[in-house]
Amino acid sequence: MVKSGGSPENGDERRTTKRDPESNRRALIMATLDTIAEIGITETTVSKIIQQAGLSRGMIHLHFGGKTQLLTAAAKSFGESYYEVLDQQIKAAGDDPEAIIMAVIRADISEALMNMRSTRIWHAFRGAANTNEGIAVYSSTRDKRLRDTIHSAFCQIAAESGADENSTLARDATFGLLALLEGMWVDYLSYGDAFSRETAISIIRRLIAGLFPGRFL
Amino acid sequence: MVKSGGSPENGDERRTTKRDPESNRRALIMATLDTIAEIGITETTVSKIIQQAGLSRGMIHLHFGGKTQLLTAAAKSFGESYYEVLDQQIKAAGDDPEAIIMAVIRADISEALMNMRSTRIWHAFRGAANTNEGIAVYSSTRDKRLRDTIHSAFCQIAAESGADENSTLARDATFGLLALLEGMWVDYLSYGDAFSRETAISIIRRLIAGLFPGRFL
DNA sequence: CGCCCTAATGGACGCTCGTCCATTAGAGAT
DNA sequence: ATCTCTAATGGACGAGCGTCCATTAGGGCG
Repeated sequence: MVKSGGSPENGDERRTTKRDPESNRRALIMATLDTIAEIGITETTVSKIIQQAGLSRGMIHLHFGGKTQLLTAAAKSFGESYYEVLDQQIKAAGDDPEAIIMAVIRADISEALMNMRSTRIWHAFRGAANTNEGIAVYSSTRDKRLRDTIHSAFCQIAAESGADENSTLARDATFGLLALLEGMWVDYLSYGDAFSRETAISIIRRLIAGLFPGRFL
Repeated sequence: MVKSGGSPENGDERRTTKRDPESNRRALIMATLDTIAEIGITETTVSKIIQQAGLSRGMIHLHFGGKTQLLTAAAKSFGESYYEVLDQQIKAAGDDPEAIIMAVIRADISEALMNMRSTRIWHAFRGAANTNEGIAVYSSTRDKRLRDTIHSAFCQIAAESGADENSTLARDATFGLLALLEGMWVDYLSYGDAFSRETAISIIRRLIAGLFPGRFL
């Protein structure tokens, strides 16, 4: 085995030599997600993961205690990555509620979040969530936090529009939008190349627009 | 092992004695689906399936040639069962396009089709479809046929409403509705008891109504 | 009643799974 | 240079996997 860098290093990331538990931990998680995306969670074995990571067999037990805990950690990491991108896009959208909703839609449909790797991993975890308690916790990707963000944005729009029954309108818009986004992920997974992001966004926008006359046009 | 019935039998279902390949085939498929629903596809092994079916080990190889082909047959059977119920409800709806659309929605959200067993199995197959070619063929439950049925109904409604750009309207309604239904299945799987069928139907109806002024009210 | 075809059985097989641990090796402290 | 602590290694292990086949048993027919 050859050392790669070796210099005293410039300052921040000084881990090019060998010993690096943290980096190996991350490498194992990434290898797990890559393997799941490639061959499915059923075929994802310890041997395949360590082969993908280029690390040794005992590493999984050393860093995670076992395969189950590694899968849980991978599910957690996957969920966090999703929210990292989404939160960034929401923040960039500013305060306008309509802009926030559109930012969520565009981000969720974007290549960065909705791609073959992600949709395969997401479906694999969803399927496994019935059995694996640890995965279940982290696999509700679009969870309460996103639901709240969307709901409060719709509440604001509903109030501005001066609707009577604000609560039902905002609630329906929230559930409807989340269901539409979930459905689009399934569509993407099923049809891949034939799936058009622009069409998907325009369909979602059109359906939401139907609830708020004069908005989302 | 004790024979159950034993009488010369009245006529139709005369298979209570012992030898009955067809019934065993079906029993294996049902046991496979039940096992997947109960413990997930990852944990579904030959041993678990034959235990669930109360049959002998060699049966799977005898009737299907192997576990993979059994899973494929189970996926096929699952898809057929879905369509059996759906087609029946569509037929009962008559010729009115709006009634057909509502029948599809109500059927898809009904206990008969959307229940814990079905949603778990469906997600398990979806996750496995990446790897298993055989499953992939049958796992697109809401496939071309349903898409066409819905599309032609929406086309008719759009024409009656005298919309200009009929093609885009019907297309958007079709994709939107299918995405909404997919999304509701995911919602049901995630929230189970807290999921309200009535609310789901009313949300879908409301969103679709937004596309067709004066309809779906 | 015996014949014979085939459904049905369940144990044995080779293999791969996840886990674990005795050992090796890296790097900071002395 | 040596010590020491811990990250890292990879082979060994028993358990459980899916497959297969020699054997048993059911039931229609001559």
